[in-house]
Amino acid sequence: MALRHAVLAALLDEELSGYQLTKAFDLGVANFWHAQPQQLYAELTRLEQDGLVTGREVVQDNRPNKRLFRVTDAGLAELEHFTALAAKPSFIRDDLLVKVQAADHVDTETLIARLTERSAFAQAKIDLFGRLLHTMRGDRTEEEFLRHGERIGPYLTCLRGLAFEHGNRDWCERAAAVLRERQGAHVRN
Amino acid sequence: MALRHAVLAALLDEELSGYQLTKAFDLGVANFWHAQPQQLYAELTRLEQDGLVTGREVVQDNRPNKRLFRVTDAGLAELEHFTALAAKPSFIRDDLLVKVQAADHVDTETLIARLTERSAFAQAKIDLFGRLLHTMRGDRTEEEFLRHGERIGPYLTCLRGLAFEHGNRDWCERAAAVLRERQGAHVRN
DNA sequence: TGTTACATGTAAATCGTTACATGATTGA
DNA sequence: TCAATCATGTAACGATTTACATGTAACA
Repeated sequence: MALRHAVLAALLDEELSGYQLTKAFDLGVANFWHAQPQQLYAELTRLEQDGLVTGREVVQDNRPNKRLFRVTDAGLAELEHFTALAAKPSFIRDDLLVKVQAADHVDTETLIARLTERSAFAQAKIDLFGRLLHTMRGDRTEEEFLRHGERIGPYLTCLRGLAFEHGNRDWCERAAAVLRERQGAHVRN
Repeated sequence: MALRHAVLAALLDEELSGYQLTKAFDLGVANFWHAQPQQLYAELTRLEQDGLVTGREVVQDNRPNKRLFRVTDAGLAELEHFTALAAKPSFIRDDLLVKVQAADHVDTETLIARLTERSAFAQAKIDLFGRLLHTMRGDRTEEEFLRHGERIGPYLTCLRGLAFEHGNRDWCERAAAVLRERQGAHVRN
């Protein structure tokens, strides 16, 4: 049950509503956890029942009212406890890799199309993460920020997300290139 | 429902029993999908019911009898169809990243311990994947193998797994180094 | 004699995705 | 007026994990 800890970790920096959390989980938080809005609303309810977060109603004029949540001391203690446990290894589960595993048995054109799509997706995330990192460190260099910054957790996780997407993009390009070359060679023979 | 396609892809090269599949999903196949033995046995049963694989009983003297499965033509067509669909983006869901996200709020020593554990785990997989790749390409160079090898799908997915674990190891080392340096600076102040 | 590997499952619980549902406001 | 954004859910289904269950044979 790590979704609850992901939510707690995401709420450490600021009070957020369920809706804002879903936005966060679409952007930066997606570097370390991914979840649907429905999961987040449900988890917030449970976390509040368990006293790990507290919500306060914020009345708004123009927009629907919302509830902002922040982590309680009990929530912080729960995170501390969670950190002390051995982390489970993180496994890859990727549709695209399944398709590439079958590369020699399925249509090459189709596979190259999938790789190209994924590569573009990865590039978009690379750009996004680059901007996020820049926002976090301001005009400091990365070294300087990591040495003396006040809040480096989100920066470090974003670095992992960036490296992951670099890995995705580079691998997609390489695999597509290999398939294209083999296709060419086959046609010429 | 991509587990079924992962199983089909894993069975492309050789007839395997459920037990052998669980071993494969512990090793190479874990580069593109991860699953528990219970899932695999259940999925094999469903796949056979749906006619996508066929099993044959192999009577053994010393060991319990086993059933070896291979992909049928219908199974191959299903894989082809699956490949034509847009691949879902693959998201990270990682305990360890949740812990690092909370870095500035939890105990640093503990976090460094988790990062060190993960780094060692990643290194072990790097070694394993290096050996697997070498086995697949034999005495050919990688370039040569990828150009003319007869079965490159598993090689390409293993390359992705290798890059992923390199990313894991390098990031863990970096994050641990950053935390250690900040800890040292704090103690001296 | 005890542990590991071989071999295959069932059942319960938890987690995650997809579909459905509602309603206001802002901006094009 | 139509789409997008804000705001929050319920219900059904599918996927995954964990616990329980069984038995033989090889090896140290």
